Amino acid sequence: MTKIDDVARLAGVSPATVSRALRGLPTVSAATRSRVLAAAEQLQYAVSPSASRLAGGRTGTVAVVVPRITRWFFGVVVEAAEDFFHRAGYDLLLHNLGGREQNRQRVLHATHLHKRVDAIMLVATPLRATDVTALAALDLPGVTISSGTTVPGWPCVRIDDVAAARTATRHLLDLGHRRIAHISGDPDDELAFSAHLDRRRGHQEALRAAGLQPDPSLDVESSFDIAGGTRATEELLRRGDPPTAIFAACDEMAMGALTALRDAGLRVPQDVSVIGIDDHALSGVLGLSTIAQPAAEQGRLAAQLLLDPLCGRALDADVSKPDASVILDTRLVVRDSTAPARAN
Amino acid sequence: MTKIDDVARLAGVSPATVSRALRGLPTVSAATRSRVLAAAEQLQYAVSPSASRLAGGRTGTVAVVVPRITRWFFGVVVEAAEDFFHRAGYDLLLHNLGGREQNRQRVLHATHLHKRVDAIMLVATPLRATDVTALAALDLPGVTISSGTTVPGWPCVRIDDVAAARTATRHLLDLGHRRIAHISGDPDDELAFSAHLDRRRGHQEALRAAGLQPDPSLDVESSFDIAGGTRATEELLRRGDPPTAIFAACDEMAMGALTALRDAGLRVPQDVSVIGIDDHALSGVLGLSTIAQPAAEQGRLAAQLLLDPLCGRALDADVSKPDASVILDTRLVVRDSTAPARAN
DNA sequence: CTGAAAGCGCTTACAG
DNA sequence: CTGAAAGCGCTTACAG
Repeated sequence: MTKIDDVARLAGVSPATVSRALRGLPTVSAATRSRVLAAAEQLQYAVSPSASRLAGGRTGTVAVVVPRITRWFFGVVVEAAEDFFHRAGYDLLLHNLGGREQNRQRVLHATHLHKRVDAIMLVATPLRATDVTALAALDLPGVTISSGTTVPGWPCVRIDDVAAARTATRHLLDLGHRRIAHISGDPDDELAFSAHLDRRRGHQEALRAAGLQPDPSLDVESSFDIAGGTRATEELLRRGDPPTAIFAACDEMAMGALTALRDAGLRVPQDVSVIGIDDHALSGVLGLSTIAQPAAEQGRLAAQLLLDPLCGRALDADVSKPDASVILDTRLVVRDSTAPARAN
Repeated sequence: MTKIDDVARLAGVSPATVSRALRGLPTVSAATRSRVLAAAEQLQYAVSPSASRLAGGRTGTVAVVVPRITRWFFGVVVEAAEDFFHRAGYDLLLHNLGGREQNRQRVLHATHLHKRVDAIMLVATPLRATDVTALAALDLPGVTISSGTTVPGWPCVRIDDVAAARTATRHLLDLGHRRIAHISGDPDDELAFSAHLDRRRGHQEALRAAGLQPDPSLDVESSFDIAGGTRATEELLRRGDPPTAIFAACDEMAMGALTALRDAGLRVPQDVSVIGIDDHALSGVLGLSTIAQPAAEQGRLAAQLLLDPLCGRALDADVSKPDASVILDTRLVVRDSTAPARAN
């Protein structure tokens, strides 16, 4: 394969100058630059990433860690971030935890990401105190999305989960519901992220603000996906005296709830109202009411917060402080799965 | 940061021996190996990937190219492949084309992947003759999933799209339908993959086998996703004399069709039957009849076909020939979206 | 604006 | 089984 010396020879300059010209450094005369570019083109030269990284200390790569790429939110976040990274010339190293705690530990292990990437994006990845220490010791720029625990020096992009949940439950209360169930992720799951707890908190705050006591028998935990929503709802129905409304912690759980209710012969929204959080791509198809959150915007913004400093660009004043959380807006979307409680 | 010489000094051996011991080469005595391992552990040593790659010529990385990570099939394939790669010690470099032809060209450009990865996995990525030449010139192992064009020396994992489509349309015919529409991806889209055409072909074969002529007015092309399914169905209804059944080229398009039909006041399956291909995670929730294809299995198997030779493992006899297509089974799943045609 | 030299931190023949 | 030496292909001060 052709290397930098070949290009240097053909262009009649030193390898150092080829290196500078190809990277667009300003300290190269226009004439020299064009000769180098022509030579590189003619020889089909491509820099060796390994050699460049070893000599330069930059990898041009960002690690992205997500719990499950197959879940709506994470897919959208990764797509938006990937687009931003590639435009900026960065490669994306994907780490999908696949719901396995052991993968989380492997990825976050001090030595794994070291020297392998220039920056880290952690999406909804729970962090213990030791993880935070290890990440800080890596001394790499990073950003978190939807993270409960923050890493010193890393910005965090998120929504206000407590407020989003409050809005969801308040919508059901406004429709006259009083027996409102909540189904959500299993907090004993080591990969459970903070949104679970925040959303439950928002739900309970809304109940209390309406003068209601949260009823433990109306609060069921399961896995944070479609199947989990189905199981949680089945459990709810098994307990007798079913709720007139269900607030699911995410749209995928809400969709599972729809299945369970249908299989139980209950109609939505006539018998039971259902609302989720997300505005999943299929929520419209299903007529699911929800609290919409901007997933792509979170991915794009986090990528920008991560890369702008690396590329020497100035950040917007409001988001320029690392450690600063950027909180994006959510909005209630009412479709056909929520309706007034029947007077009985 | 600690480097290999530090470990060598502490263990009282040469750097070469440290390198061998850490990589588990057999030519190291047990005593030496354990001393090296202990020293490395004590110093928290991690090999520098860039240096190792430059000296050794291996990157330990696989490039995965998908059209859109947010679509069900690609998310599942990537998750399954990622799991296999990481277990084998390989990193995954993700390239999401995001529906942009320009991204496809950038990724496939001869120099882009060169020296950056040890192997390539192309998922449903259309290849022109020049691309195939460029990929072959890279001289890297590769594998394709759901690809119409094959790369010499690369195995391909797929389903029989023609047969899958035939089964879908035959199911509708068996229910007594005669006016069966087909909605599918836009073949003019430069990122359209071969499955579009194969599925249309299977559909038309089934019609002809039943003595019917494919009716162009019942064949609408749009984007290969939910929104495309909606638009295609709206167009279909606009043409008047609506079909009694719709075969969508994928479940996401079928879901879009469900929305359009509902918005038009048509009931599924009483007025119109709908079937897709995939068995998307939400098809069960929607009661969508479909032809199920094993997405995770395709990702896992392709990853294995790619890595086994690299890891020096022997392959199963039946799949050991590169260039060989491995064709996985599909199966008809009847739910609530298909019903007998009304006698009128 | 450009070049000569050193160095990035490993692995690989080669020799023993 | 182990070591000394060379080399992987760049980039970075440094000097001019």
